[in-house]
Amino acid sequence: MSNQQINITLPDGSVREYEKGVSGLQIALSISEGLARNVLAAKVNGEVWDSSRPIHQDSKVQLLTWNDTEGKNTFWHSSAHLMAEALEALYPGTKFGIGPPIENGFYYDVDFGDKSLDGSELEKIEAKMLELAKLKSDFIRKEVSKKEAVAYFTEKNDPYKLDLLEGLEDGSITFYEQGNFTDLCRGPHIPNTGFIKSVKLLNIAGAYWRGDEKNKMLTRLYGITFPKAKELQDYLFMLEEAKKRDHRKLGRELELFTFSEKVGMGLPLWLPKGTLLRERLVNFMKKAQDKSGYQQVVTPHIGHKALYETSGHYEKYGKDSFQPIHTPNEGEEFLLKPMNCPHHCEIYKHKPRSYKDLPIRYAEFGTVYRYEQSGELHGLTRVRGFTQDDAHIFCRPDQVKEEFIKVIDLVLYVFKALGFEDYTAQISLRDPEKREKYIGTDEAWEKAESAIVEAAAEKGLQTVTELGEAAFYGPKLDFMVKDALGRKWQLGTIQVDYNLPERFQLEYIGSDNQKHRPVMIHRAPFGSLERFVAVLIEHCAGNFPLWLSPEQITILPISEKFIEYAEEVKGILEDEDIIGMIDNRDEKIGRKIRDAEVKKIPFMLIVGEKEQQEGKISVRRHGEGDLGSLSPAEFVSYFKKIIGESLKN
RNA sequence: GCCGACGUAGCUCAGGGGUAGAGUACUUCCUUGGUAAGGAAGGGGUCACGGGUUCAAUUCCCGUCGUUGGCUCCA
Repeated sequence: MSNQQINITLPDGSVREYEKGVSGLQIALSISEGLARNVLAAKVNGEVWDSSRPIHQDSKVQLLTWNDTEGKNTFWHSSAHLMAEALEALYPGTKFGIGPPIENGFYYDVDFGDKSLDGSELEKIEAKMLELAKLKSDFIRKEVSKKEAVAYFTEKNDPYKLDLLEGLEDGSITFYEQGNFTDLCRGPHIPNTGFIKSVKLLNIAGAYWRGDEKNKMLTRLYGITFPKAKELQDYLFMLEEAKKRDHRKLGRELELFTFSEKVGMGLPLWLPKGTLLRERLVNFMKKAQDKSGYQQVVTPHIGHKALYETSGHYEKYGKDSFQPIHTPNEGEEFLLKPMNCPHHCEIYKHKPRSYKDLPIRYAEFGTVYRYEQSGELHGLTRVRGFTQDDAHIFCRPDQVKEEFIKVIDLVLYVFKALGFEDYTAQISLRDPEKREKYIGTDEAWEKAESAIVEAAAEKGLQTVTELGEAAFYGPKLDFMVKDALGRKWQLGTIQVDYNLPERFQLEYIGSDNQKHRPVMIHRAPFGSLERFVAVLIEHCAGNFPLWLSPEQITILPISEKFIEYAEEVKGILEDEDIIGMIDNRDEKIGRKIRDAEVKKIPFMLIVGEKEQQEGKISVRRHGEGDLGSLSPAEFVSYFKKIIGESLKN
């Protein structure tokens, strides 16, 4: 028995023979020492294990390192334990909630009793963590009975762990121990604390035990760790960079938008430059939509309460919305529109439709108002009044796939023109176990779901499919973009809807002369202009693509003697729709250049005696410097060429 | 909505129980300059708002509003 061999299949498909009881780490060692040094955990038949845990059967094994998400998660989870160990050492009696890894790092919810922690103590904890990490304590897995586990945490007087234990079954309970710290934990963990080379505790926040505000508020400590000091530096640099790009900061500095307490929280005021940017985006989208067969419509900002009773929104969201507006005499109730689709349904209904009319695509830059919870408001990304680049496609069931493909094309065109190169699509399907949760027939769902999957595949989208993430009214496809700093944002969305056509009794006459129900597709490539502008600002750090830039050029006369010539140049450029101002302040050219650079104006056009005599302008590009001199006509064509490149389909 | 932190000039921030200060921006004057900050003078604040404590509050306490970090929610 002792010499029994097992077959281990590695991710590349190769099969190797090992002695029964071999661990992930031993497998790594057999491949290379370098790999062994970097192995954080092992994925055994789809389950992440400690790299030291013996494998007893033929298995598929993937060795996880820092380059794997699961490897990182294991690393950060172990880091949470290390932080807990440090906290217990520094503040004896601390009680522990949960300490999971998150997208960037980890947190631990802890109860310090009466003590409150202030920010200055974070460094002390970091230092303790590094000190403990140097001990290279092994993470030791122990299987314990529920009784033992309860006894341990009763003794330790930790109510949270006891609460967690209540939900666990005897026989599946494990402890992990490193150094002097023992935690209830499913694992897995990295081999020892020595892997953790750098630590940064990022912030402290309150969080209710189990996320329930009836429970006690615990202190949540967020941190991040890395296997190399350099990576921490890079991460901190990225955080700094993100701070510099914060759209709230740039929005103020570049005079794009503002907020006013008097107007109300979450209600953005667009300044002239921001409005110009917005209008460019709108015109860009209108043009693209015109080409794709959309028709623009306009609907009012309010709608009768009955409209939302029909749509079902009143029942579902009415209580949490802005309250209805009452007419003084008739006592009728109107709601600020939270969505455009009910209005669009009524447009569809204004006359009988034939199958030959479909698809009908109604587009509207519709401003909607939603009562978002006050704590959730954030710059332009989460507001109470915003404009969607909304459209609703009414089509026959057999047209869903084709319409999806068309919308995907549109979204990809938009992404390309705006410089979002890294994106994925999430397909949200229904939970096949809980079909009763969803409206619409099985047949319709199956058809729509496969239409989405096929459309995404045909367009070669990189997709993730989530079961159970569909809305109750239909499946959807959401686009997630990664910005220049690698942060993920959800932008465009395409959703199939079976609910509203039903509720509004939408119909068309089919070729069989019978009434049929159309399918509705909601779609918004930007999502909302507000949110999109916010993401765009952070993505390009305020250096907008030339075609969008609210101030494309600035003309800088060397001295006031050349203002007249500057005016002349400005006139020529304005005729070509190139927008900008003359900096006619009584300042030196160096100063004017600096100010224009700070304002991120793409082109500075310098005019002095030389330029005036030659009928030229000296062109300086933001962030690049002097490009030499051109005639205004040459500049116009150069300028238009740049714009043409980014907008070509 | 809940918990914590914060709120001083347009912006970034210092200060602190005796009614405020810097840098920058702004205005005026000098300077007429060649690719990232020329010089001088000046104006500007109910220290978020409302109460309380105090001889005296911008400062301490409470409340409100707003911002912010989280939690929860998101058609």
